Amino acid sequence: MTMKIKEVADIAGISVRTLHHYDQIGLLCPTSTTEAGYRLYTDEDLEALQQILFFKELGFPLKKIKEIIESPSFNRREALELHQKMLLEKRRRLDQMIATVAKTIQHMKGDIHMSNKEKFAGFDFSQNPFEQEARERWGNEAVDSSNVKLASLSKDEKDGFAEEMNALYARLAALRHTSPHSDEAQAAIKEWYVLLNRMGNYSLDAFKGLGQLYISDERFTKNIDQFGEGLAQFMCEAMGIYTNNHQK
Amino acid sequence: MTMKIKEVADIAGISVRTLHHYDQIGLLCPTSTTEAGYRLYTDEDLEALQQILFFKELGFPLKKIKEIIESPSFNRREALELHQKMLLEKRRRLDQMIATVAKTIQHMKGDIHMSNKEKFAGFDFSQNPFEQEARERWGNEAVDSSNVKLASLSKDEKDGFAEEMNALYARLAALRHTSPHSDEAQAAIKEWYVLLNRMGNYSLDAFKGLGQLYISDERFTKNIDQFGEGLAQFMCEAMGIYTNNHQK
DNA sequence: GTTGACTCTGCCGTTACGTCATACTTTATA
DNA sequence: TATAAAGTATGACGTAACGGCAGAGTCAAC
Repeated sequence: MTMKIKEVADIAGISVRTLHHYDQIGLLCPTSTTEAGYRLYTDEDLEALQQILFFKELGFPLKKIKEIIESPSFNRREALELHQKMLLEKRRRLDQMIATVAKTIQHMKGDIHMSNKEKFAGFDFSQNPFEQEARERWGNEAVDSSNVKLASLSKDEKDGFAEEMNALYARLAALRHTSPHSDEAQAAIKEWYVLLNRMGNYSLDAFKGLGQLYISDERFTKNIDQFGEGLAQFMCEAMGIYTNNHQK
Repeated sequence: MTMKIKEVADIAGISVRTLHHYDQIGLLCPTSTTEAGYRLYTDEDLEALQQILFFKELGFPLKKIKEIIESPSFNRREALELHQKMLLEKRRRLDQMIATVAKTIQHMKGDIHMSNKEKFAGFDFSQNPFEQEARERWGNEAVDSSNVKLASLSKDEKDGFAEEMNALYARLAALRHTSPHSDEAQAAIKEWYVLLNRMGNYSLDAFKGLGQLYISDERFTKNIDQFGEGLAQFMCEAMGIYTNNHQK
């Protein structure tokens, strides 16, 4: 019926110290104690704890949680709405930071290690601010092996690839006002996939993700659209279609 | 040439106390002091302060800033990249909170909880009355491949998407009284487009059409407006604007 | 010489616990 | 049953980045 502190802590996945703390600030005081002073928690206490942990997960400070728990008349909805506003504001600031950091990194990276042709082709993940995301989504190995393979190429080889890519860009650009579903478009995009896989390791998912980078990272967009406005968008769609058709 | 503390504080837009603190922890010690012990800052000190404030804006802790400032050999880029990773992780957690808060608010409002089925209704064409229309407008392949992709998602994956969608809904809801043309709104709607494209594949036309569904099919409207009245309308507009801006 | 603005050095408070340190109680083992 | 091991209690310090206050000294102007 009653549980000792460690038992509760283990069930809730928190530390004993945390329960001590909650007792100390009066947030969750155990219903009873033994003569020796051991805290004894009931099932009700456990329920209250769940409530507390729920609000904690939402990022509420313990003081507010105490208010909410203690007075049932407290307007919870209003509190939640206010809280949400704060969270959104926080996110905005975070976004700002992330953008600035990305810009700074980009600035520091500069144009050091890529030739113009390579940059133009725009496939080196180490050059783009979404590298982290790419790594998270598709795994480090895929990204690394792509970059590694790239680094091991001779300059001539690199330029050769860049040329092939540019040619393919031009062909795709010519199709960009037609349907990305068409056999012709899909054939061209297949060549694109094959070409990329001669340089790195692209799973179908990674391929599709790369396509989305073409529209979500404006540097890609800008580079690609030099071959024709809307090409990035078109390629993204075609790559998505290709992936869906071949996956399964 | 040299400035007293308040002068510096006013220029930098920080408090005197903060400068005291920076001196205390050795982050920014003024070059000289008067006999009476007054701190005297030089222009160089001011420059250093700018650096400090820059990194502070990025969310770096003062300790790290001290390391970075003190040792010029310190690998700043690595530090920035690591920092960015942390920020991204932080943002993910924040998004989770936002999504959960939004869900809780809806729950308290007494709104019927949107089931996963409903959430994905707009993306699963076989579930909605516009499938026929969708097929005509965007072709069989698009509709089929989208449906297949959706069906192949595991429950966890669906839940993951649902969370992301909730957070994004909440963010968009916060903007719904501003202009759908704004950079922020368009950035958010772009995220919406990218998110949708991770689930299925949407041409820009399909995206725009989906937006119109949000207001023409009241089931969508009702569901979406749970995040805030007028959200469906706002999203529809923003999606239309996005499409027009990117099509060409 | 006095007033007011400015500056100095502490020191306490903030958040949500983590991490000892020391001492006591209960449980398990030999 | 004696003892070791595990669990528990209280108390206190540390954390990050200052805000705010107190008491005291300094500087410039009127």
